[in-house]
Amino acid sequence: MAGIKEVASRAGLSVATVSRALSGKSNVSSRSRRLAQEAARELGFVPSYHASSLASGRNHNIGLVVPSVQRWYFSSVLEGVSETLLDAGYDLTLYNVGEQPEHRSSILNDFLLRKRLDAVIAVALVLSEEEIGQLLAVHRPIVAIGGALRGASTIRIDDERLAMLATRHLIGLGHTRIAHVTGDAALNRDFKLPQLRQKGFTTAMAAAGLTLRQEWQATADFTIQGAYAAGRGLLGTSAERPTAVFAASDEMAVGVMLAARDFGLQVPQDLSVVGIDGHELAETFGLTTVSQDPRGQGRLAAATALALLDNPSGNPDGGPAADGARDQEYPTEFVIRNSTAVPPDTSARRG
Amino acid sequence: MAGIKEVASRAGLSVATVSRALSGKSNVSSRSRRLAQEAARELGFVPSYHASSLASGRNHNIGLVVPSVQRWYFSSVLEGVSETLLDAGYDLTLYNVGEQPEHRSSILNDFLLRKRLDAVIAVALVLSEEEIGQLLAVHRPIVAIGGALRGASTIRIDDERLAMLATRHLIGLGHTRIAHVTGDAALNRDFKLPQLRQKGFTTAMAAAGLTLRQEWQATADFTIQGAYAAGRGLLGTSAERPTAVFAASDEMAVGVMLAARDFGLQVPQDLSVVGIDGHELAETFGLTTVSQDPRGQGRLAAATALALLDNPSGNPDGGPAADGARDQEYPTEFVIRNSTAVPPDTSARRG
DNA sequence: TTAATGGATGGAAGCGTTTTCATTAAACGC
DNA sequence: GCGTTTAATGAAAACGCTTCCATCCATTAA
Repeated sequence: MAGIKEVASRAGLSVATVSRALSGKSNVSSRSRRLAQEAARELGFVPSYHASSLASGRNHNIGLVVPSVQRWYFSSVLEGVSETLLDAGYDLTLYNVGEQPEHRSSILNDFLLRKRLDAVIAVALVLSEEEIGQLLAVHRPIVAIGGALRGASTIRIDDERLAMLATRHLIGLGHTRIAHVTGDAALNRDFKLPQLRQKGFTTAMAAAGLTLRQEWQATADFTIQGAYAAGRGLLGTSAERPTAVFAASDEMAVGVMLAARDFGLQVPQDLSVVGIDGHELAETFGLTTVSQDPRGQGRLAAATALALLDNPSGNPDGGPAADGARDQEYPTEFVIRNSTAVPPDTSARRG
Repeated sequence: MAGIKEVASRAGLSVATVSRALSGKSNVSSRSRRLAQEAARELGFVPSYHASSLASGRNHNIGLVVPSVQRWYFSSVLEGVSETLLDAGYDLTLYNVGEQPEHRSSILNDFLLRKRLDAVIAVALVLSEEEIGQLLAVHRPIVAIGGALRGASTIRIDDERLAMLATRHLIGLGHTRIAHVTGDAALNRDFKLPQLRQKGFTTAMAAAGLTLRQEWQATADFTIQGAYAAGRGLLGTSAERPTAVFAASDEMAVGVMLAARDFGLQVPQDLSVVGIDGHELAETFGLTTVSQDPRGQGRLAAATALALLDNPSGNPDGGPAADGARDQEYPTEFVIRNSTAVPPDTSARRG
């Protein structure tokens, strides 16, 4: 319950000096600083952040907007952001948009505008121009991860290119009958990521002169269980089977691998599977994948936001952008494990 | 940028009346209310929550402390809490304790004390008496989920009883060689849940006069991949194999099922597997489990916290506890699917 | 008609900090 | 030794709301 006044009187100093001493400002004698700190400790003084924020305009609070908190990518980003903010002494206010559209609009219209946030980190948020306008209207740094946002600093991976990479890997091994598991309609409404990866797939296939078969384009909800069902549909057919599957996420790739086992298909002998993500499961199941590091992306996003706060102009040391918005591509790594191999019967069919 | 003053002058009202009008208080004529709302809308006025909180003492902000954000249980709880708070117009400040002990202590010592939170929801937090003291020192409602906390309202499931239930189910089917996969040392340090479930298992085994074999007590980190490795150790042995496995979580149960497949063991013909949780994967893989609903628990926890704010005494309508701390057991459901069956060769061995 | 009641209103006093500004004391250069 | 920086300090003014309190006016009761 002790306020800064009590601390001041106990330390025999003025309120102003105590405030300066405790917040590490200059122009305080070491003796006063010690006195203030001792008194504060003895009284168990913790500054009221409301009063502090009101007076100083700094909130020590950053907002994170995520579409979901269950999916691996998002919870990993969240973890990275949380870690960095905790270290910096910042609070993290979480807005989980979820499925309900009214949550979405109330977050954008009310919550984000309440001047409680120093900055906003938006993960994979697809916004209309109007919504972007609302967001920018708060005049706070905005950092976007996994999807560019006009006017915001962006941290991203090149989903399309990575999808091409993964697909080319299969093509390079000699596969021609390649299936793709992408996000389903519900997901694609809100994220462009599945479409980007699908586009990369399509482009790579076209470049290799391979035909896309409609029946080999499956959709699922980016979960193991969803892709397992999709995989059963894809592989359980009596018609011709694909010899390789490119799944738009590692979890979905694992789902496909599990479905394959159900039909007695060996991976990679009978079926090659490749994913994208770098999920922990990928290592366990020997999945070839393009590994990204969402936790690291989260850390970088938080660090970027913090840097923008220190330096609102956004030009720390002669960086490229003058308006504070910069675009960073986060490094990824193609990890070849043993879920991909040359197609079965290559010699018999081709030789 | 508009403040309440601008709104007041535009509406031709006093600041006081505008404040009352916009926050839905009584003693405002409908005309003044309309005038205030119109002016506010026209100016795009959003109240500063710092000023508001400072003046009123209400923060509209609830803190959630979780040990991790990656595990299914925690992210599900988080989702439920977030949902309910969003509907109530409350902000959610997330503290992800994670692995680092210094984060743990800074959360308890600094973050939670900054008077920014109206209430705290703690998930599966094991605290020392001293730490509990610190928490209670904030004099805010505290709600605990998944682990009791002295002095806090608690929402929990009876992990020990549920584990007994699951084990008894296997015993009832005729199994005698039952293995258990529990949490590993690192996890058990911070959570008592694995131990509780293990204890339920042990008790049920003892009650049935069955011996516990040390080599059939495996540990993993509550992930699919961890339990997969543990399962390979458990089942890949040349020594006698268990005929049933009780895994302390559904994800671990799935890991064990996957390991079983590697050795050509059919579930449930060769091996019965039972879990606890009600994870989405359980349905896909036909896993018998005790289903809890962490999302619902999260919703309930948030609702409980909000109720305590409206009624600090904690006696909404003659409830049991007088000090505001009540203990609610959340309902669970035993779901029998097809991962459990009578042990193999029962007739041959026993008949 | 007068007194009493009660709803609507505005002025102003907080809420607990930070920060500006003026002041004082000390250190410095010449 | 004197004027001039410079560091340290405290008084007081924000910060932008909420809410207490006093006031006013329109009712209703007596």
